[in-house]
Amino acid sequence: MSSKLNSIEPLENLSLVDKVENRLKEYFKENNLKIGDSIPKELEFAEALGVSRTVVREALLRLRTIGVIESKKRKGMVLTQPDIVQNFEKAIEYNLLEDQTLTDIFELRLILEMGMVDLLFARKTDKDLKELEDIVNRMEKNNSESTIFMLENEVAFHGKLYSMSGNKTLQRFQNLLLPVFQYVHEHILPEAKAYKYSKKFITHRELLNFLKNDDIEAFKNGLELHLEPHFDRALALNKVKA
Amino acid sequence: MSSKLNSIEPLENLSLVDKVENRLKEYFKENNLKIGDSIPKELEFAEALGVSRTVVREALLRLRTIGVIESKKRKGMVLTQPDIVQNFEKAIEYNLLEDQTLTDIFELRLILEMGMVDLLFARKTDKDLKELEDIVNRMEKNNSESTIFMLENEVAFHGKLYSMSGNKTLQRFQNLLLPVFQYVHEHILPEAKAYKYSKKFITHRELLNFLKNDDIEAFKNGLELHLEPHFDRALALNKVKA
DNA sequence: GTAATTTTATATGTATAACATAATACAAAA
DNA sequence: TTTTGTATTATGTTATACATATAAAATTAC
Repeated sequence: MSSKLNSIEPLENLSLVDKVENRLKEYFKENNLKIGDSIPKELEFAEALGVSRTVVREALLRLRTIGVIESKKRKGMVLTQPDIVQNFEKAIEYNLLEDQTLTDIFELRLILEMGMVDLLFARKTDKDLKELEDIVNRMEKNNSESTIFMLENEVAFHGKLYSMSGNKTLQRFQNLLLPVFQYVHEHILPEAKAYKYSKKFITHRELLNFLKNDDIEAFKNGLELHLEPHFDRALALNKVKA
Repeated sequence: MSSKLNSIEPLENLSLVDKVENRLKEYFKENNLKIGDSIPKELEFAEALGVSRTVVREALLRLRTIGVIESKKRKGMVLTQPDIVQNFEKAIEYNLLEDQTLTDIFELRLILEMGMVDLLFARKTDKDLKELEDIVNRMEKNNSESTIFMLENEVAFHGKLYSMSGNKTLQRFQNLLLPVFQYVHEHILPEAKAYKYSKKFITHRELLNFLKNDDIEAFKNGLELHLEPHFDRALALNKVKA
């Protein structure tokens, strides 16, 4: 390669659809459009931008895919609140994530659970505690039942914790992460047969009691012990790779 | 409304593109396609499915938008690893999220930071600590400088914590959440002038020392105090609404 | 015979035109 | 007034043609 090519940059290689998409984004900003506002029709955009309807349509289709607009026949297109979690979900659905990303998500769920405790304690209500107690009661009753029931209750317990945190986005996020968590648990991480707890296994009942007694420190420590085998497996994988 | 309409259900109202998209998803599953595999061309799908190329193209465009496939002229389309965080990002870019979702995201960042501590301590290296120390030194030096520098260093410090956790997805996720966090901090949450710490303000230097001394309990408590004003504001908003 | 170059074939990208479909508004009928 | 029919309209779908980039084959240069 000849010299003196430092100052030269590759000219942008955007498709027409790319350009139109950017232009649309600008348009939204310039006009300060909000949720519920409707936008010009495909043909009007096409004319104004001097491109074919096809291109405008493809650009708009992208926006529809990420949930920024919705279209209805005869009515036209309307700005909508994008569902950030849904996009996440769609990408995951296709089973194309690398193992590293999957284990990252596995850890992410553990992180969320450990991190939400402060919100949980700030927002829990008596009603919540009552419902959580019902779940724990069921769990103890079904103790000797099939593992399917156990898993179901496990999910119910931890899911309830998330819902108690009062953060809808967190809750949806964790719902999404859950299947990935299960998958990684069963297929990717090294087997954890007869895990030996470093101190003592903390039961769901005990966690519940910490919540009822408003003992946040005990709860945090208890949750950490409760999740210890998961953390341990995630970190073990880390060592194998190193 | 007349009676006896209980047992009747609305028949599915999927567009052709919807159907084709579902069919494509099946196709990927059936053939157990993996990242890097190429798929038939638009016209072949169109013929096989008995629809126009346009419809197939729109369905494929959706997949491209969520990052499941990539297309190249002459070569065709190839399955790719979708970037789950990028989709998140795109949705956020359009500034169409409701206040509730934004504050949820604000909290989410606090949750992540509190929750990642275990990973942080499990994976931190001496090199990391050295780099973090450099950041803290700079912060103390620039203490009286403009708030812009302060913010920059603040971001650098906490960003470094995330990178030390060794979870790339978490890291990218937090990078994405950061601007939202800033925005909510400045525009949505009630003002926190001269916040009064319940106990004692924990400096970045102190957090660093806890890390160096491998004192996880002190770090957790310290971080909680360090983030206290943020938590407080998030929860204050909660009370206003109630 | 290998490397550099040109040509060719091809799948996606874009344009145009026409018709189908569903939702809305409005008129007509009951 | 309520229901039913009808016209309108913006998106949904089809068909066809051409543009463009590029991988692969063919050619030339050495």
